[in-house]
Amino acid sequence: MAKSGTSSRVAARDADSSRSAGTRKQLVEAAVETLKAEGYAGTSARAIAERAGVNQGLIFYHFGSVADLLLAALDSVSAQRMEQYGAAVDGIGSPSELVDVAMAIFREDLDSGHVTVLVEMIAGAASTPGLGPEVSARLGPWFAFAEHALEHTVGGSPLGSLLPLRDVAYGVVALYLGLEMLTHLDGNPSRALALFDHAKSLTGLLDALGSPPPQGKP
Amino acid sequence: MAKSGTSSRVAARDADSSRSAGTRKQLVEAAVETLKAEGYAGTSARAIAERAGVNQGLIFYHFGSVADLLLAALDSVSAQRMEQYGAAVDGIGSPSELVDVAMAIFREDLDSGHVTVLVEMIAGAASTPGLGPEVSARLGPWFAFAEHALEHTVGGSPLGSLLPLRDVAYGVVALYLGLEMLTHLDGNPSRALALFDHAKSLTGLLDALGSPPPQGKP
DNA sequence: GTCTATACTTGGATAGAC
DNA sequence: GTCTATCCAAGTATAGAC
Repeated sequence: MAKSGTSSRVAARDADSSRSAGTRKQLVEAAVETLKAEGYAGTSARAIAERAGVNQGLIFYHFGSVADLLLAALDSVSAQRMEQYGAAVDGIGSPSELVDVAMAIFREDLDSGHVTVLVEMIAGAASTPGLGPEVSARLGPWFAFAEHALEHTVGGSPLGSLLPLRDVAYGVVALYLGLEMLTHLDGNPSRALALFDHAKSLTGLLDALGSPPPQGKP
Repeated sequence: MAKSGTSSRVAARDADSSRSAGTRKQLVEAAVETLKAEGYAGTSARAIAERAGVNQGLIFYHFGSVADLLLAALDSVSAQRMEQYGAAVDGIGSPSELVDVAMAIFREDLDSGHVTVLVEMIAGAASTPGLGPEVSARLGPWFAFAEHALEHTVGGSPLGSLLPLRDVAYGVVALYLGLEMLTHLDGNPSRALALFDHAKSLTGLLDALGSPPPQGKP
């Protein structure tokens, strides 16, 4: 099964045949953890390598530069998040359900620290030449997801056709990033979570408008 | 005029008599500029000193550490912004005027880069031990201003008493920071500005509710 | 092909000159 | 009191060992 091995490889340890894959994966995971814990400025080749338990030079062998490893780390968390987000958004019918799901996702992101990675990469891009466009390109899925979720929920209602959902999605992502940043700063999610609660009480009103009113009780 | 000089000082160059004040001011300004241009990770003692045209060691003499200089820089931009914000918010009567003013301020902040400083400090705080609480403490005026502006505008309306304005202010600041971050990343303010336009069209509806209808023209 | 030891650069901080 | 020359740690990157 070894796909055209040089000659004497016996069995692959992983999905990818080479040992390289294991090291790469370790480095990507360590990069994510370091970004979460130390921020962009604290995420040096040495810091990542120490966390991964490998030699620091491997970063340059496998990825060419610290920045390229960081982009691989960003790709990794984006892929993970999108998978979970996609599962969560299915089966949302009403605006207030959307807020529920958004709140649950927000809590999850805070715990996992995955959005911290995104925030640090965006803010850190200012310090590293050429990084900005790369990070920017990787934001596409986040906007697309937000727009998709909005479309799925309020697409049919008058509100949905009044406001360009693409623009609203941009604002939603911005708010999400800002809340993550502030929450992370003061280590206390209560103020951000309170906002979701208020949003829920507002969308409770929208639900009545968007869907045909339940005629059981007057 | 020399207020109690040691003996041979002729005239003070500035408001403060000592030369120290001039150097400090140069360093604070250079720190602001460097944060704007290079981001947190790029704002080293050497980078700041080069921009200020002074020796790098002066940072440690005058401020003790790079982090403390950065906090002084943050204080400086906060003071400037609050002054301008305070002037702008007076004379706002309706919600749509508030959006107008917010949009104008946002444009100004983008051009001047003053909010970039704040964003970089918040994101960078993760990398420097002890910086988080200091930055957090300096966010107070921003929240207070946002709350004040909301209070001033929708405080009397039913919407104002429905939602805790303190929480809403938190969200407004978060959105503002997120928009700044995204706009700075892709160098194009159009998507953020479009949001303000949409907000304006929505507040146009609110105006009718909040204020007694103008009875001049039917 | 994979990894380690080493080279060189930049960064924070201070001892001592003025 | 103000500033500069210098030190050492930490950073990126690569030449060469395995």
